[in-house]
Amino acid sequence: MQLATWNVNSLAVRLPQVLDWLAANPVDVLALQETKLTDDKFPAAAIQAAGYSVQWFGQKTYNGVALLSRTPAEAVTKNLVGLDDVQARVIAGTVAGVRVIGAYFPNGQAPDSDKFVYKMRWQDALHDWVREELAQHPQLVLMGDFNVAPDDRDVYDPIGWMGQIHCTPEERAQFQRLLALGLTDAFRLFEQPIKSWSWWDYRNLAFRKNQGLRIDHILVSSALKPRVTACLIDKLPRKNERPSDHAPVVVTLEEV
DNA sequence: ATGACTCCCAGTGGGAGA
Repeated sequence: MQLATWNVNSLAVRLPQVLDWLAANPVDVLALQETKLTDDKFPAAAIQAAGYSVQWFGQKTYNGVALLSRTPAEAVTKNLVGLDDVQARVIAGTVAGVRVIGAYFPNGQAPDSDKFVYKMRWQDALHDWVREELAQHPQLVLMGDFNVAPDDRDVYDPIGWMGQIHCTPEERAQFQRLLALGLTDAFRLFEQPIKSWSWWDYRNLAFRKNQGLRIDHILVSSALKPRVTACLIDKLPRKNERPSDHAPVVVTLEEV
């Protein structure tokens, strides 16, 4: 079983690339972030024609998430329980016995901004909700755009980014709190190339210079951890014409 | 370096993203 996450930065623009990627990478589950589409505009028919069942939850201009799966997701929920939030950032469903949560964490903008306060509140609510979900679903995957670089090795310039958004001690502590629920960063279960990023700024030739951050993650529960056989970032779509600024992350689970 | 690019809604600019 393979699961993937990809921040597509507008599904209206990126739909052809998503379909191309799925044709080449027929994963069982794909979580999308930043669809930026209201629900009435979601391209469900094109995705279904590609052989995927799909659930979606969006809004205009910002945010928006979707969950694609080979077999229909069950018990689908949208947004965080326990947080009164107008922003469409979370979608969850059960696929082949695995509880899958796709999440688009708030950016936070700057550590001294109101948006950072929101980011912290949002992560508090996510933490508490994931704890409840784990109690009900021991086999759980939490994946998406976390907007957090967990460690200095996840940052191309750790000195320059020190204390900046995505790299503050507060954000990193929130990431560790999620791990403390019994989740594991699947990417770090394996030896990985140094300078592995999942996002590169559109500006300043950042991709060509491989200046990026690893902020898209797949966390697996302790019950699933023994089944993880691989986790990788697929840089190929970042080389496309009009790419998303993020690359997909893929995890492979051994069949039981 | 308060930049750079891309997307969106708007409307010939500006906010947000990261």
